[in-house]
Amino acid sequence: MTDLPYHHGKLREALLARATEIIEGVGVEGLSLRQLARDLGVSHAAPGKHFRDKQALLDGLALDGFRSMNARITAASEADGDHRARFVRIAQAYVDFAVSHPVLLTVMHSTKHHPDASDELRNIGEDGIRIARALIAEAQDAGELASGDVESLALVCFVSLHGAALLAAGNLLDGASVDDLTFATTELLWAGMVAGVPAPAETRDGTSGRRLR
Amino acid sequence: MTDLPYHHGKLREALLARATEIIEGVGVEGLSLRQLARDLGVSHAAPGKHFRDKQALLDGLALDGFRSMNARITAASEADGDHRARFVRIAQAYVDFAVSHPVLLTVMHSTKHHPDASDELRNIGEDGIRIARALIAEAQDAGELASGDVESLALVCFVSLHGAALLAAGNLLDGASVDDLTFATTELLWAGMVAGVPAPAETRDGTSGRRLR
DNA sequence: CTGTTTATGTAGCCAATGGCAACATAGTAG
DNA sequence: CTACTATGTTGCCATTGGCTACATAAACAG
Repeated sequence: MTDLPYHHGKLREALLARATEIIEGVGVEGLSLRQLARDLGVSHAAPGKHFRDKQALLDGLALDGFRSMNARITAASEADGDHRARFVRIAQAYVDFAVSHPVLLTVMHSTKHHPDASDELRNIGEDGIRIARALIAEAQDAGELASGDVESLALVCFVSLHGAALLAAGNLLDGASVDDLTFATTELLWAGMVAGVPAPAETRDGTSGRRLR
Repeated sequence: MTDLPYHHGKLREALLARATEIIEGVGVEGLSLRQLARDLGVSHAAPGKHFRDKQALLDGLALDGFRSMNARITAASEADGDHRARFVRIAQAYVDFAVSHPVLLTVMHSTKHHPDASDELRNIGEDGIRIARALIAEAQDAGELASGDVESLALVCFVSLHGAALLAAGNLLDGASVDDLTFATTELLWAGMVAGVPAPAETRDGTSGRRLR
């Protein structure tokens, strides 16, 4: 029985690590600061020294989550292959992350826009779309994709894959395999970008025919 | 001061109504059964007679939410116009609902797959995709869309719009207008379906080139 | 109408939680 | 050595969800 030192030393990291385990196991609502403290053999108020309140802890988790996710996506975007292959790989990286850390993902997104989130937290979610934007612009320049509003296309791709990731993470695709869905989604998006969207004048959708931006 | 009757009479509905207000105001975590009871001038244990626990109340909210959302989507799918116009309108109906009831939407989806949700709750989320499936099949038969796996295409469309709806609901589209995003998404998806996806043999994505189903 | 059963609401209790303040200990800098 | 600060502890509090026992009303059976 080596008696524990008065100071834990790495409480902050330990809290984040243990909290990550817990939320993936029992969900955010099952996360208790006091239980967390007990798990780490520390007094119930100790977490308060590192995270002012529960939300601050969740913010910390979200930040770590974004860092880790962005690293994976960036790595995927830098692999070799043609534009389309990289597009698919980026999508897979995103969806894989979502499936591996479903609860974390919801924490990340529910946290990102609450009033007093840190600047870093508010900006770090944009990496994914930046990467998509760059890739699409490149592919357009290479003549592989029809020309079109890069900003809008990147946003649409991001949003679509986000949906796939969330549904996959939430286990809402009863039969379908996640990989198949991811692939089908990239396939359809890419096909749309290859074909290009109809010129604004031709759109006849019953609405005002407005364009993005 | 008419003194209140011992029996509220419509407590269940009142609880759901008030709970809906509350979650949209302060989020799910700000929802307290006891506060709810106080708001309705009823004892703290009264809600327990209608909802065995908090989760049951959330399930109730989710069910109502799906009913209301499906009604809107169905109405949109039955409006007149060509296939494409109806596709856009369905998407708009979904996204509009999401933006109007952002928190409810998360409750709906986080609730849908927990172990002991009712059968009705587990199935009611599928209406959207059923409608998409029907519309796409129709448009394919009419020769408006290239042929392709309806099941897969419908799922991809559903998933993409779900992503748009969630990001819109979460207020994560910093600059972009929700309507513009919705329209751009339907535009790109439709363009992809008009063009059709490449035949399986041609796919060269660096992965195994598998198909859905 | 009367007595019984069932639905609905109340009151009191409990353990657990998040948060706060007062205190203790240990590194660190002067 | 002495302050100072960071980190951890203890004790306290109001609030919460949930449970049980009880009260009242409504529905129903004879």
